[in-house]
Amino acid sequence: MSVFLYNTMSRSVEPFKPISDEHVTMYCCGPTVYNYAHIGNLRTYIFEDVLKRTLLHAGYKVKHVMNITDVGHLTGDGDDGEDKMEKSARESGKSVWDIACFYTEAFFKDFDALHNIRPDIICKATDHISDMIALIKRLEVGGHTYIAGGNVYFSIDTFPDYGKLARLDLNELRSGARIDVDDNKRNPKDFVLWFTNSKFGEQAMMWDSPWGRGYPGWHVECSAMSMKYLGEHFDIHCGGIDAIPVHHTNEIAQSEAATGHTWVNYWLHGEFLLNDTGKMSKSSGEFLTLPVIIGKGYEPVDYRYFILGGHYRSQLRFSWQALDTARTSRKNLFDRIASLKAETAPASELGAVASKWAALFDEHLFNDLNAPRGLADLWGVLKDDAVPAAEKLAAAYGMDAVLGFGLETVRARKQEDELVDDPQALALVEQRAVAKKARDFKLADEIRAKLDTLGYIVKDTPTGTTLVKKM
RNA sequence: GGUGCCGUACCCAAGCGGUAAGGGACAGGUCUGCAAAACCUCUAUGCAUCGGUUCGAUUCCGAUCGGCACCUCCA
Repeated sequence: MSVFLYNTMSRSVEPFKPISDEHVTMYCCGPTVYNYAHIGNLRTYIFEDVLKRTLLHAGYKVKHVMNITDVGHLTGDGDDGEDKMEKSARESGKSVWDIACFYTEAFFKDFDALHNIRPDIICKATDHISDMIALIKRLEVGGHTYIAGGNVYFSIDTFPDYGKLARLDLNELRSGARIDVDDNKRNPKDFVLWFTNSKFGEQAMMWDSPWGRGYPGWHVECSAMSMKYLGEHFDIHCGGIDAIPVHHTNEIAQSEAATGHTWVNYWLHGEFLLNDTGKMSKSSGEFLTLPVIIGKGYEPVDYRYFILGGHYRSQLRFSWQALDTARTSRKNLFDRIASLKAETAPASELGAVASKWAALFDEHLFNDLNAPRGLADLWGVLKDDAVPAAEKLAAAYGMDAVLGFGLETVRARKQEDELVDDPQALALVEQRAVAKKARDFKLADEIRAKLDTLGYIVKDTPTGTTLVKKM
């Protein structure tokens, strides 16, 4: 069965066909490590992870590359913005290198906690300056650059297809009111490839180059690194939807101007996570990070479940109520898995009915990553009486390879009880059993209340009383 | 000014031409001294409004109303 993906370039769902039979080549824009990632940023990485897992599930080998932007990402367009890394360093009194290191570590802590599979190659911009310089030289030889005010610019007028991804109408843009006027630029949409001077003074990060000592522009890093690791023509490039009009548009211009041919076949973009006021950002509203959510008693997978409940190409509005719902659902899901595990081992093969569910799941995920449908299929097989327990478990594990909840690591239910080894609590359970037998329900209820304050929930089942630790 | 998206039950959210997935919540049931837990069952003749196309529209087209994002650093 083939995989279908929505390609931003064509604005339509297309059958996915990789360039090489060997493996799928995929590049994802990574974080700029000047601050913590908020949960909206994290949504995009979950989407990319589901994409990667779906391709793996479909039988492809995937070569996944992600960058770490630790230099060159400005706070503003043109050559008048301050470097985000430098700004953060100045404000915190640390070195830019320390800042990058600290936030990179924090980023991957979140990344891993959400069960995202790590990219095969993680590349830092500062380790690839020579590759960027080589690319800029190539553009220079091709006549796509000019120097003004000490900086090297890319001239978009030398690239006729400029703006094709975003379907920009350059005439409209030129007359628009929101374009900064920059006297150095021949065209307002031209952008810097290499900076040698900044009005914010000396940068800590500077390298020698044919154009003088300086540092690279933001867009050039992704072009240089992706081509280094994936070749000059690769399959998939993803990122957030906001990257379409500027970052990815400029990447395409540089890359295709340099090579003279198509650079990427499929462009996939994740939609935004919104909050009450609109777009989630670092400057407005509560700055929500994964640690904040964990601090309020949620598991990282609760957030993953919440995200998978919506389609990656739809805006999703975050609310605590929605996260509560996701957490309850996820707990219920894990409870079912725990019960099944206590009962049986996963089947080695699926019967006809379970196979039908598995096929349905594949069909939905292979159709532009319909994770909400996939989730419904997971519930479907778990609730289908026609499917034996062992097959339910096996089918659930199969689907989880894509959904990534980590169902195989869920503890079997019976082991829950064994966790309680508090002698005081166990003694109280004994006392309550005696009281119940004597029909002294008042005492029994008092003991139950006491256990509650100790942090245990009493469950009376047909086979006896058990204790469960409160979550 | 330009570009794109969305309005589906109490909430979240799929479906996008053939008669409404799933989850949560609520309610009922089994069990139980009661409760919790668990399990089962149930919840939209209707998908913002009004027109149009069609044998047939939530799905296509047009208009209207109401949200949102992007064109500026942003995932």
